[in-house]
Amino acid sequence: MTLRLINRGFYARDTAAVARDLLGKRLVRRIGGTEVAAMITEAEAYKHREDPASHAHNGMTERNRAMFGEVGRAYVYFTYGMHYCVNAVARGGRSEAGAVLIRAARPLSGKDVMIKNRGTGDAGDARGISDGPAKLAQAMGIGRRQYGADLTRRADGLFVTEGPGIPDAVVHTSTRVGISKAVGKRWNFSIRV
DNA sequence: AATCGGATCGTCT
DNA sequence: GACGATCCGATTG
Repeated sequence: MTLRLINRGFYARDTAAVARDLLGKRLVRRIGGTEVAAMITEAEAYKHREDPASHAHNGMTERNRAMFGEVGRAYVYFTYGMHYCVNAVARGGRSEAGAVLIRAARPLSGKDVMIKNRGTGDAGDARGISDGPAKLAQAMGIGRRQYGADLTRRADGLFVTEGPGIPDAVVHTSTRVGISKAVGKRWNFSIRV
């Protein structure tokens, strides 16, 4: 079964809506011959001026410029001196910047590669290898070189494909994780795996 | 089970 | 010069 790529129009909508709809989709990473895939289970939205918690809140800088660029591309950032995290650039209406942080995903294929990429001794539990934004990025071999990767094409080795539809009844809406500003906005979406 | 501190450095003030 | 859109191992209860 060939899984269709998600087209760019999908990302040209309200960032929170995109975060919600990214649940169930497949994040795929092709490294050489092997393909690593995981189903997105948690994602959260970050917007622009109206969102003090967003990297884009204070305007465009060298780091966050992807958030202002073409939707459907990857915004990868480095933080805490040791971690990378992946976002899908998304915004709708007249918004100038926005991205969806992919916080967790359920491993589907290439689990052995993911475990190897992680390096830590969590070989036993297939779930724990990608249940956090930095763990996911590390497991899927995502770093600086994926900054700006086009998620709507296979060419850059990092893309998003169709997945099972997730009914509203199963989606849990919550507050965002790890932030200290705009704490009240409920832009975190997840499904229990 | 819950909490705490250390790791570690790019980015912005 | 301070502080993270985090993770992990150790410690405590």
